[in-house]
Amino acid sequence: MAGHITGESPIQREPGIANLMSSHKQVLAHAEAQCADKGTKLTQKRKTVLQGLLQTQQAMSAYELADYCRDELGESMPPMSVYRILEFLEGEQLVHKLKLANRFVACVHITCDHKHAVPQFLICEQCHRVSEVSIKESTLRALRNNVETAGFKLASPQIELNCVCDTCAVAG
Amino acid sequence: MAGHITGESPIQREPGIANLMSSHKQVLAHAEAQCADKGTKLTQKRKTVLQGLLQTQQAMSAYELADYCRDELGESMPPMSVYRILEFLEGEQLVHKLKLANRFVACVHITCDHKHAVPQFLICEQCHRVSEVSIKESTLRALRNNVETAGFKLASPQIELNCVCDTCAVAG
DNA sequence: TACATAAATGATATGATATATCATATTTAT
DNA sequence: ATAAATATGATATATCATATCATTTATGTA
Ligand SMILES: [Zn+2]
Ligand SMILES: [Zn+2]
Ligand SMILES: [Zn+2]
Ligand SMILES: [Zn+2]
Repeated sequence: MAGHITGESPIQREPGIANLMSSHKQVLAHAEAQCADKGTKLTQKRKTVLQGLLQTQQAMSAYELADYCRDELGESMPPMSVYRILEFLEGEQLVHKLKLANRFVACVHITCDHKHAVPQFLICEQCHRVSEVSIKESTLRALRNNVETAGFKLASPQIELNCVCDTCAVAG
Repeated sequence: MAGHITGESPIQREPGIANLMSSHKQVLAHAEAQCADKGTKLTQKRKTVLQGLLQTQQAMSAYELADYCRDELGESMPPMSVYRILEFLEGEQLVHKLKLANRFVACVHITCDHKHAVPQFLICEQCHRVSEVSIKESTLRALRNNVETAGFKLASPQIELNCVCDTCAVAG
């Protein structure tokens, strides 16, 4: 197998690649500082994995990320290490796991100061582009109501929605 | 391995087991008639798989269902057949696939006449009990708004929420 | 520095969910 | 009776994930 990334979900590179790169540097620096504050360490490997997610701008599987880090970022990266590292990054809220897609994305709020709100993820079924938005309080409350009426409690208020992004909608 | 069903998610049997069985018969009959109307066939195997989902009252993986059909319903059932049959049953809206849990449930509306509404699934992380409820139009509209503002379109308005059921909440 | 300890990473095995493909059996139509 | 379509069986393989033990690297203390 040539790689885990198929023709159907190409890794997108936006035009202003140089700008993106430097913006990623800032995000990584912020993430590193954030870890230092908490007494954890954003090691080289961890930084590379996060960088992979930032650069691809897509929801990536652990195996896809392993390939990407090796092939594009020149850092040997066994899949099992990627899983461990993603677990760490999730704990630091630098990365989110999308259960609907069995994939991972970089948090869009890394450089923000505000507390992380309840995230809502819009996942393009076709290209795995992801938009991380915040649920309106009123909407969340309505959902919570539904849930408790049915005799359940929300375990994780993270909501993930199967979508098609506008680009893919136009193309397909 | 002894089976796919672990101690943590035992198959629940409610007290009025005889009543449930007869009610399942009715559901199966209704499902069969519904298929006949559409020119499809609810074969013996398909009926058995659906029966398994009705009896266990839980979200089941294809492999768990294969075991259950063989061990409890006396119908040899290779996992690959289960996948095919589940795909058929999904198409008939007799079964829903929960992507969040990688499991399948029987639709609760099989005996209803009304058109199937947008389903919302509350999934107990601990015991896999599932409640299929309907989203309020206003809530759905609010979500849709969020989605389209972000440049996405809802591909499937099915919403699945990670929950804990009251029984497990009390126990745990 | 030298050593002990803890943290991070590497490597291997295995489990769990899912798809693809071809063979066989059953049903339906002619 | 035969052909075609449908349903099922069987095998291989892809994909996502966890468990475990070995090795390396970083950190703290004598
Ligand atoms: Zn985030
Ligand atoms: Zn897309
Ligand atoms: Zn339903
Ligand atoms: Zn429960």
